[in-house]
Amino acid sequence: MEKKYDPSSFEDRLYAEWEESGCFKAVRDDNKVPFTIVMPPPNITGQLHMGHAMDETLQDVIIRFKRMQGYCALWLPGTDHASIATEVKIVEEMKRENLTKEQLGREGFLKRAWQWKEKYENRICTQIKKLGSSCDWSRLTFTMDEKCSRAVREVFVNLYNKHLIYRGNRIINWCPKCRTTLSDVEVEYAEEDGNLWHIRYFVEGTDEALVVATTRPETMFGDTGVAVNPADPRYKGYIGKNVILPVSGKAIPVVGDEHADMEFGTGVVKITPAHDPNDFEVGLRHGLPVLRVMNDDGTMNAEAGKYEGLDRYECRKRLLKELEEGGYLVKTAPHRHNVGHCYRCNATVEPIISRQWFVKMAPLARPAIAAVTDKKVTFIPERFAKTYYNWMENVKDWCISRQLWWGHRIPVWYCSSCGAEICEKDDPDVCPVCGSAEIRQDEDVLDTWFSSALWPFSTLGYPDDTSDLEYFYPTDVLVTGYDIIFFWVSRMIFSGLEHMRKVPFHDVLMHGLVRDEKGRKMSKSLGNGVDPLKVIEKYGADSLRFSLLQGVAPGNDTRYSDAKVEACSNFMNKIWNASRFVITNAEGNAVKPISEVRLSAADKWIVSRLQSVIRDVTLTLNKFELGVACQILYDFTWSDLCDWYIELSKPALYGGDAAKKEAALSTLVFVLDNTLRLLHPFVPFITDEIYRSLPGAEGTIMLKEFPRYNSKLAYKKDAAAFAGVMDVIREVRAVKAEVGCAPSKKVSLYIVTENKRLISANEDCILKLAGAKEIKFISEASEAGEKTVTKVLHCGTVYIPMGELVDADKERERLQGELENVTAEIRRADGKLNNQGFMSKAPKKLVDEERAKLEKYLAMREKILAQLKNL
RNA sequence: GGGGGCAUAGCUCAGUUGGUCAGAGCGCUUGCUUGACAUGCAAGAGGUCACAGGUUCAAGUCCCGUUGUUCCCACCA
Repeated sequence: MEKKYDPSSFEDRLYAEWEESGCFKAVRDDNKVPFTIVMPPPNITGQLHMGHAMDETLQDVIIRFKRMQGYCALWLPGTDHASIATEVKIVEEMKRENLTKEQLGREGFLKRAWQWKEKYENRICTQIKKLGSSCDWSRLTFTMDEKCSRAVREVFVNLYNKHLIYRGNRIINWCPKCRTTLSDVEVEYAEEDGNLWHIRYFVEGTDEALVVATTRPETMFGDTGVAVNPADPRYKGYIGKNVILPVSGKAIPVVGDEHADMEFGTGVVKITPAHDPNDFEVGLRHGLPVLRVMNDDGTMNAEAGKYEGLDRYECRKRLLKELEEGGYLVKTAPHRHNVGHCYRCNATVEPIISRQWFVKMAPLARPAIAAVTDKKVTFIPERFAKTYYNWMENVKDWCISRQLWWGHRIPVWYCSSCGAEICEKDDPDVCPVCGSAEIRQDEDVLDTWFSSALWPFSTLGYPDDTSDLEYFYPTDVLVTGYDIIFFWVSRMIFSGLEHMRKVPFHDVLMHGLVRDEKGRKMSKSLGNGVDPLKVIEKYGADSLRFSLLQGVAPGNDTRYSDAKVEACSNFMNKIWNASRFVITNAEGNAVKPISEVRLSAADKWIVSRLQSVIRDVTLTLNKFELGVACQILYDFTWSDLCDWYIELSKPALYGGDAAKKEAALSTLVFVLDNTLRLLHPFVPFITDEIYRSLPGAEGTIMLKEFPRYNSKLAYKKDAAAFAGVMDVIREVRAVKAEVGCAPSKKVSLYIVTENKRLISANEDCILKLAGAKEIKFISEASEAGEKTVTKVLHCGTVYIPMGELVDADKERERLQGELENVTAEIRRADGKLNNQGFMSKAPKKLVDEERAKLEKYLAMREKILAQLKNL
């Protein structure tokens, strides 16, 4: 082993080795139980960020754990074409070259997009590899691959035939900048300061006027009515009359509709059916015409008269001026309201009437809700099920058509001869109704999430009945961020149920966002993003992984900080050096299995501790509590193994007793081996690198068995007894530090104990670790002489002659303090034992424990009191 | 308007069936070239677990309320 821990010297080499030797490949094996994770496919828009790093790390820990446990573990990787996001990026790139989509044409643009895909998919995959992800690269899938496209086609046609996909005129969210529709979830709302403009609409043929309040005055050209509440005494009389639209001079009717809120604004609301979802409904109820006044790019159309061609905001500005000059503008009230923005380009979204494709959600949502109530799908943590229900129960039809080029083109053709709409699994050449060759395909593509929704089964071969699909589906756990429940998780659930008749996964492990040091979201605009690759370069992938896992609870956000990575890097260094200690000591020695050596008390203690750790880590990992598992391993490795056991093993290693040395070496190697295996899912590189130097090790650790709890190695009694020895060591150290005795100064220990065997069997350890030169067993305090400091412990009383360092007053004070502590414990235990409720209702085990404690403390009090008397 | 989350040591956070749970990392104090590691070792200081009630023999841990903070959903023109 190299003396210094240098992750950059082995991480890439190990990954290449793993990949080349096929360690990541999952092939159906009917002698094994499958365990499947499909990777949430990163977008090919850019590069890995910390959120990805966390997502991949969580999945890798789980899949490595399961693989070591003997499952046929498949982690299926892939990337997402990310229709709108990618198209936006490519258009931006083209803009820098003074190119437009129109100039390239659809085919030219797609060619360019595929080039983009090659470049960025490679980049993303390289980055995922850097993290150590053990996914099966032979199965790498792209959402626009042939197989995914077939799945999309199959699903679309099936839903179409079941009338669950339909085309209709509805108010949709329109992004004027991307020039496409957006689904409801793709709109992000943000509070903005705006105005509520009050505008006077004169009643036809009179001098009277109704005053409407609006936040979007430019849409008034599309007003086809004005609504008042039928119960509103102020306006009841106007229902049925007409008002005259200012500027255009058009007469529109006043209708009575509950939609008009008497409390809000003036109580009169203009009705613009083509540009507002509520108005659309009102329009339907009253038979009002639907009049679009805006073009796809956010400019006004001919309906706006002289404002035609102006951008919506420029039109607003000029129109308001005209209204003011014409005396129509009554007032301008500041108004804070929520405005929808495009989740990709952040432009203000316009609700616009448009003919689009929709998925009918109600029939799909019902079984999807049931799957979660029936626990066929479990959210971790559970609370996210609520979020899911809330959305699913109120879900609206899903607008799936996008006016983009990059994506799955809608598989519908229109016949221009007979007007037929053709939707079939194979591309038609002629119209199946009239035989005309004059057919053309729908220009639009599908929402990118349409193909993502099929991911758990499209990647495994759907629509064919593949062996993989039969074996690996349903997948086991989906690991993803809570921000994506609506976009993706819920859609996979209803899609899996609809097309596979089975849930896509059993568990959904949610994680939070990785925020910056100050708790802010990492974002481009803030420039506070941290590049995982830079961190890996500096500290290694293992340190980054561990830092993303440690102290993280499922579903909770976490903060990234260099300091945390550094702390984890220190831990890696610790693992490295401890291993180096074990391996160099083992060199040249034939290390026997621990079953063939005679273990010392210390040996049994660490083996016992290891068993608890194996049990707890397995338990927590099975519950997906990776953060807790990390902490258990961290504490065990650093405190128990390094700070305690390695130090305890030194007297045996260097003491000259061959049998003891043999036992200690066996124990060290055994415990290190197990610890490395336990740690491997979390920190795969360092553990494998060290493992290769371990005596008797062969091949890679990633294919070795995950440690199993062995009750024969639990040594519960031995371990409990040894805790008494550790107690002596700890307390002697504390006393020495307290009285200012130099650590290098060896003290004598006079001990009164009924457990001489325990102490003398571990004499060498006590001497070395406590910094003592001798232990003498005595029967009375007086034998220790004067000027001693006393420590009353569970397993005996230790007297330490300290000569001039001892101050009688201080010693009395110290003992008095200890007496108080012990007395408090006695009071507590006594109180419990005298509590009828506790005695009758608490488990017997607890009562017994409390009783034993009380006895111990009572004995200790006696000894302290006696000592105080002696002073 | 509806629904969540969070509130624990100076800072960042764990603490999942109520009973050694009052913890970790970083920071701080004191002392150490202790035959793997100063990326270290040892010993310490530091919290009435937001506030007020309730359930229970027993509550950071369950219930109710309050305050602060934060997120999601819906949305009034």
